[in-house]
Amino acid sequence: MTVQSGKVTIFDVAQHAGVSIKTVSRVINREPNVRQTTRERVQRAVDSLQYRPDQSARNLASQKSHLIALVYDDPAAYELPSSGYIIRMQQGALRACRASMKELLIHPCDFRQRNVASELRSLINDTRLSGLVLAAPLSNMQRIVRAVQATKTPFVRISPGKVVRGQPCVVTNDREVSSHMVDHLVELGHRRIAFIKGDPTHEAVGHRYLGYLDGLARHGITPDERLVADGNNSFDSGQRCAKKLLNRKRRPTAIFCANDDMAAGVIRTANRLGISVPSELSVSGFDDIILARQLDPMLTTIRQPLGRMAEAAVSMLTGNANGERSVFESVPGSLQLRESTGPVDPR
Amino acid sequence: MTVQSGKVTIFDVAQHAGVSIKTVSRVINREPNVRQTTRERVQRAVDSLQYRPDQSARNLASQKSHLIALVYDDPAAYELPSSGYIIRMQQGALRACRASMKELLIHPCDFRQRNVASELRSLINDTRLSGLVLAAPLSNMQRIVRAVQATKTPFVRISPGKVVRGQPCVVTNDREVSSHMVDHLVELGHRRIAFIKGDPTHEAVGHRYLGYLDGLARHGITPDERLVADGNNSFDSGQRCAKKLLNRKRRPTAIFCANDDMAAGVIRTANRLGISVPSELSVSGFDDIILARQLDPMLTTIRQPLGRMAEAAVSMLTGNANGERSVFESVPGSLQLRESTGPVDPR
DNA sequence: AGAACGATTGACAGCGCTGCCGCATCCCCT
DNA sequence: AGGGGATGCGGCAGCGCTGTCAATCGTTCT
Repeated sequence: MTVQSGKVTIFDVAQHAGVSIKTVSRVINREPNVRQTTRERVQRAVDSLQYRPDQSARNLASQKSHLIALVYDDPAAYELPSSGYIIRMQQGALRACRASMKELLIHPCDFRQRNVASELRSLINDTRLSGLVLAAPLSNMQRIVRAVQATKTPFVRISPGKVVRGQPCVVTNDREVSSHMVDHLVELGHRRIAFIKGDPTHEAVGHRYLGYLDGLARHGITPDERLVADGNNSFDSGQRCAKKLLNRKRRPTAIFCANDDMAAGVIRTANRLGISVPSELSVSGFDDIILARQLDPMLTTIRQPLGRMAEAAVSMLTGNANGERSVFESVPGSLQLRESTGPVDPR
Repeated sequence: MTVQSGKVTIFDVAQHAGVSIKTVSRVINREPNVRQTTRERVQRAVDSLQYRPDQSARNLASQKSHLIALVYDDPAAYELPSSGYIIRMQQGALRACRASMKELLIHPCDFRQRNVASELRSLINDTRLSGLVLAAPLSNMQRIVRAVQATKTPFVRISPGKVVRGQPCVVTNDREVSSHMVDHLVELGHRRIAFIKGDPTHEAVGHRYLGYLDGLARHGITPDERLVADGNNSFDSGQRCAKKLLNRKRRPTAIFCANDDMAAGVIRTANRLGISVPSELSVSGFDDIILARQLDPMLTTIRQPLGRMAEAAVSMLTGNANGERSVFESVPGSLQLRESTGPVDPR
């Protein structure tokens, strides 16, 4: 363990390595045109002195910050249960920030407010962000995306509804993996599989519906629009849609929900109606929020790789070790088979 | 709306106000020894130019950052459902930071790791924090508190187990409000009221047990240690304790849990045992996590003012408008009466 | 061999702000 | 009236780093 007395400056490193402070700066910033041997020598000095560049000084001198902002819609503002969603993204973003010596600024905001766009504008102005990650559903809102774009600040969208050229983004394979959920249900013997759609403004969620259709098609099942209900991502809407679907004379044997909150609402409603899950009704969700494992029965769902998506998003902003930046990443989701889906009721 | 062209520096403000740049600096930093009239004149210039001091420059010149770190145990690391807890604290902390022109650095960490202390040490060294907020349960861990204290960085603990002189902290009235929950239960006719204790390392949670005893005493009920179970804050431990308590011949008519997760476990277990809540068993929790409103029945619980606690903590670090810093704040919690408690079974 | 050119490195002037010090003033007391 | 100590303000030298530009070195080309 090295003694950590006083601050080590770039000057100390330069002396130790026998080069100018500018050269050290070049190495730190991975600039080109430094001889390999020099680079290594400097790196050794950095390591042995445990040198950590002073962010404030870098920011001041370079006239830009090393801050990455993670902007997300704030569920606590109106009490949605998706805080796990945010935590996971924060974690991923934090991982990537540490890897590239950036700092993470979290910026929750309420997308229903009219002035979100100007709020972001001043965030960018005040802090001279070096990059911004826009999480869904904000990443789908034209007004907001355009406001950010107008500032020329590099940004990456997470789960944008539409992939647009020149707008870097990271997505998950919502559609494909949703169709796999249908596969799973069909394997259990289900044919009358209902679907509860999510909030139409959250376009990525729309892909899940398409995946549902894909899955049905793959198994030669004709879609029945009476088995499709319109939710809005909330627990309450899950309850509402479940009532509607379950009160039909020929009710579905399985309900696939576009997100877990709605699936929770469905399970609650089924319980209240005395319909047993999964023996009489299979229910599945999407997201794998923490609640999913706390439901009784535990929810079969699809895990979104939120952490890795956020991590990828930040990396796209900072560039990888070679300074390359991709403009599109797709991180696959995965089925989490649990208790809420089961073989179709033999009755 | 003023045009936001280019950056406004302290120099511009000084010119506009007809004073030296140093005087502007004094006003910005709320330093004393500036005539009131001068202060106002400068303030007007600041406002009209929409001047925002450059944080990096301030940090560099003053050799300290304007960063406040919020350090919390990271539930996502091992999948606890308390992410709502964190989100609310983040929000509160963010509010206070904005009010005092600070920036918030979030730092999740896993308290079970041996090296948390050194992790915090390097966090402090690397970023030159101006202050640190330590959330429970980290705020209760001697090893960690001492490590932070050794760095001389100002810090505030949230919900520390013990209040220690010279260690600023913010608490909620756990004990008092817990006794009110007992009042509520007694009013509903309960006398055999059980209690499930929380994790012993989380000392604030211990106060809830004392409050439970206070409440019993107030109503002349003799505590029965067979009605007290030892949980560890987890959902599973709630299930375990519930089984134990409910399998007694004279089972309790109400169970008060030291946190919501355990209460959720109790409700789940009651459901499985065919015991109806609240008609046969009242259940109450503590925290008011988001899950509380999603349980069926919705959980009667106590809402911890986490947001306001975190806000208070940050304010204690930054000082209020007059530069005063308190060293102790108590923010009251409040009963949330919902569906899981009801009149005692007349049977 | 000499010119031309890219690769590599260093010198130096700030980035926008604060800390320290010095110079006026002003007030109160003897 | 004069000394001593607040009070109010400005000047100046950096904080630790990066951008710019110029200097040096090594190679390739004619």
